[in-house]
Amino acid sequence: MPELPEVESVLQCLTSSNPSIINRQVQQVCILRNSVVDGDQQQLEQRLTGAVCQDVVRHGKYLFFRFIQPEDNQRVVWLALHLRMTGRLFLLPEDQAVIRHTRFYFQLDQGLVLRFDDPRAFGRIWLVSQPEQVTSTLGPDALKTGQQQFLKRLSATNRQLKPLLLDQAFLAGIGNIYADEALFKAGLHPLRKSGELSRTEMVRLYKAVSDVLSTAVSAKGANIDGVFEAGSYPVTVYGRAGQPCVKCGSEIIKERFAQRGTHFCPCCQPFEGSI
DNA sequence: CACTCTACCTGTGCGC
DNA sequence: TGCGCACAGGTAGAGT
Repeated sequence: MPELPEVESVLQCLTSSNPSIINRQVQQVCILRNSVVDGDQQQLEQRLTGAVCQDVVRHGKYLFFRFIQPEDNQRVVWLALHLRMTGRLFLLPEDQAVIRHTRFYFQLDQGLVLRFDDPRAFGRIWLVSQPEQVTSTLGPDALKTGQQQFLKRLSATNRQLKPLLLDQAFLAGIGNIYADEALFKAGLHPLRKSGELSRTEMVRLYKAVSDVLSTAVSAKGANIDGVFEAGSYPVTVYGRAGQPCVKCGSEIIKERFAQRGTHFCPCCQPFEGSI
């Protein structure tokens, strides 16, 4: 499931590789499944046709494409995108515009297409006037949060750690995989309460979140049996129920906490936390 | 406020 | 072989 590192990888692919989406002009917008557009589809098609992509930014798991419309007095419009669970985005030669699960594609100049594939069809695009329209409801980006800010936000609540890490209003970008990975790395049980952590444990959680995410970004995402082919970040607990813990050899447990499959080591992440 | 449940989707993998 | 079904999960929104 695309989380912050996977979305960052998509951003780098679109903007830093050759070819790049920067300065490409949209010649045609093709929506193959109407539900992929949130809001007015006609307006989206109208505003983006002829528009030139100037920049792409990321906040948490969201991507924002900055377009200007040369035919309309350089008017700026932002396209917001969320990949949700199975969405994937590619910049490709135009002869690869559509495959089985393509939900939309943009015909671009220079013989390119921007193609969005999404088997489960949860992913969405919509227009915003500013990214802040979306990001104002989110917490700070998980990779751009300093220790002091993290500790301040953490100690302002008293919530179970697993649902807290998944809450995009607390910290933007962490999903089920990296929540489990970070809690394992920090040696904290998923149901420990944020308000009951010692300062040492809070610092450990901050370092674990930062380390897991930045390492995964360098690896271009997680490497999970058959789910992604792109990334090479080696998971330690996620999807490893029944297998030995990489630290102590105990059996990794999977339980359902807060309606999410949660993987942890009962030995390295005891509920009665150590100080 | 903290937490739970459901809807949205469809491919996968299991048991029978 | 094939059928039915639980399951996976990010987010929004309603409910406890």
